Amino acid sequence: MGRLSTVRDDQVFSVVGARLAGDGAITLQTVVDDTGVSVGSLYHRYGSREALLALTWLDAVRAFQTCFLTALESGGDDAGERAALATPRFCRSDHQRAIVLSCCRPAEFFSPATPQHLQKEISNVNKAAAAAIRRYAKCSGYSLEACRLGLIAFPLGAVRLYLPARPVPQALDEYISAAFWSAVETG
Amino acid sequence: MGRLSTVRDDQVFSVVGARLAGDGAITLQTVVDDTGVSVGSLYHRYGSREALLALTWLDAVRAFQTCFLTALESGGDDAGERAALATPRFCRSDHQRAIVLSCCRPAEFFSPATPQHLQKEISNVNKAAAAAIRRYAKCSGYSLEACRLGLIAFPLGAVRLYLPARPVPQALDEYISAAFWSAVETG
DNA sequence: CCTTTACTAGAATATTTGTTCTAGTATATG
DNA sequence: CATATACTAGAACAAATATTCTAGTAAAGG
Repeated sequence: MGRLSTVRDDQVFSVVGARLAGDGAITLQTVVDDTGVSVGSLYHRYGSREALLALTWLDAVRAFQTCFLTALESGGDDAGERAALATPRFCRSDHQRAIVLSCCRPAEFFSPATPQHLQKEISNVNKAAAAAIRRYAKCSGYSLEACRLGLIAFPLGAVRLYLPARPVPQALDEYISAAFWSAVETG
Repeated sequence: MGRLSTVRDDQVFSVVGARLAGDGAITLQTVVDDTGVSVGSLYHRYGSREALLALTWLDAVRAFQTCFLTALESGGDDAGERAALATPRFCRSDHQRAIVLSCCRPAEFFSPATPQHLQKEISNVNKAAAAAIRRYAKCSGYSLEACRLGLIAFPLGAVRLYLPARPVPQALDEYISAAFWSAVETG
C-alpha cells in the first residue's frame, strides 16, 4: 500500500556507518549526498536526525546480538569461547555494522532528543544482552566480571586495533580465545 | 610578560574531557559555559576550535605515554606486564585525561582543519609509541601482534567497561595481567 | 480506474555554531 | 611609573545545519 522506497533502510544505515569510519561527521547533508535520498524523504521516513542515528545503532546491535546470543546460549563447554569469537566473526561478515558498534560512543547516537520509543528499545536490547551474560555466568560458575571481560571487553578491544580501516585478521581469533580463557580462569 | 590567564590550560582541557564523558558534544558554547572563559579568550589562546581539541588530546596522550613508556622501557622480565597495567593505573590517577583517550575516536579530535604543526606533533607522538612497542617486541621475542594486543588492546578494552562513568576497580589488574601473558604466550 | 497511502523533492526557514573584531584589563619587565 | 604584552569580554557576523512546508509521484487495494 503506497509507493515503495527507492533506497532501502539498510542502505541508508550503511551510509551512516561509512561516514563514521571516515571523518565521523554525520550531517543530514552528508546522508543526502551519499544516499541520493532527499531531506524531505529522510524526515518522512525517520522523523528526525536523532531517530535516524538511533535506528542505525539498533540495526547494528540487533544483527550482532543475533550472532552473539546464539553462540552464548547454544550450551556446551565452549559456548563462552564461541560467543567471544562472535565479535571478530561479525566484523568480518558485516563490516559496516561492526563499524557502527565498535567505533562509536553511545552519546554519538543517543541524546535527550532521541524519541522515547527508541530509547525504550535501546534500553531493552541492552538489558537482554546483560541478562544473557548474567545467566551464562551463573550456569558456568565463572564470575560476572570475568565473563564481561572475556566475552565483551577483550574481543572488542582486539578488533578495535583494526577497525574501522582494516579488516580483522583471522589470526586474532586465537588471541581472543586465549584471553577469554585467561579471564574465566582468573575470576 | 603580560597578563596571566585566570583559568589554566589544563582546566580547559579538563572541561573538554568532562563534556566527552557526558553527551559528548563539544561546542565553543559549552566550553565557554563550563570554564567561564570567554570566546575571545579561547581564540586568543588556542586559535581555533580544532586547535583546542587537538591540544586536549595531545595533553592527555602525553601524560599517558609518560607512564606507559617508562614502564615498558624499564627493563626486566615483567616490563610488559607493568606497561599493560599502566592503562588501569592511569585511569585511576588521572580520570579526566583517561576519558579523553579511552572514549574518543581520533576523528573527534583531528580533522583536515587541524593546524599543521599540531598534526605533526600528533604524528610524532604516535610514532614514538609504535616504535617503543616494536623495540619491546624485538627484545622480548614476542610477536608484534601479541604485543599490541597484550599491551594496548586488552587493557584498553577492559577499562572501557567502566569509563567514563565509573572508576576502574583494582580487581581489573589481575585480569589484565592474565590477558597480557595469554597474548604473548599465544603469539 | 480511482482512491488511498507512502514516498520523493527541494526551496524556505530557524537555529546553532564557529569565527572575527574592537575595546578594554591586568601583569611582568625595564 | 611607564609600557609592552598577553589575556579578557562579548557583540556582530558568517557559515553550516536541522527542520518544516507545499507540491508532486508511484504503487497497492477496492
